Amino acid sequence: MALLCGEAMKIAKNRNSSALVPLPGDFYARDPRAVSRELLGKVLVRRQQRKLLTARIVEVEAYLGPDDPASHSARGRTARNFVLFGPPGFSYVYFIYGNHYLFNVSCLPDGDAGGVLFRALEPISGIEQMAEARDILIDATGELRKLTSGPGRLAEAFGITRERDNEKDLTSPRSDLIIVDDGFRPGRIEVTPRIGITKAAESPLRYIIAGNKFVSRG
DNA sequence: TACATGATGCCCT
DNA sequence: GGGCATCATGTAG
Repeated sequence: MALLCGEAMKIAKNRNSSALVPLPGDFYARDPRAVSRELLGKVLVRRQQRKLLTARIVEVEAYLGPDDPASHSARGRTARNFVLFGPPGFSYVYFIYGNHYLFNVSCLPDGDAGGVLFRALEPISGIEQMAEARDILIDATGELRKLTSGPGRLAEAFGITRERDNEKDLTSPRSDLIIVDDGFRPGRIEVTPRIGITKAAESPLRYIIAGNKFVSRG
């Protein structure tokens, strides 16, 4: 906990300085599997009024595009999934199950479809705002997992919706939603099958920081 | 225009 | 561990 507060302080202090430089487009212009692996340990940052919401990425899934039956882009470009076919580093947000927004980032060069789904984060700063957005109370024992452990949960905690955030450039310094490298490096990374899909359900394309308690399951 | 379904989470048992 | 809310989207008719 002390470590988390220290990290939050470091990031908050360095706002408007080099600590908040977003990862560049080149980072995302690669195979979603490589992007997935390297996104682990990076920090998702939302600028919200005067507040800074930050959380470490601990679980993601790769969706490979036309050759991946589970990918939204498997059957071609539509009004919903067009962002996946566009330039890398843009947010693809969609609504599912009548309740939840799921947050992805586009990968591969412009014209090639592919993406990474964000499945779980470890909150660093702006925890009160996240709890408010999730409409839950954080007591003294602090069940922080409920904030951002799960793709629908993390989107709600960060106020991510399709209307507000779809097709947003995550690589622009002017964006209110970016991903930064704060120097943290994960220990062991585990790769498992993806969660909640029926097609290509066995492919090992889910990447997690081994042992991290904010991972959504497993 | 109708209809089946889904990259989920929550509540109940 | 299972049932279910709830609706945008894609596809079929």
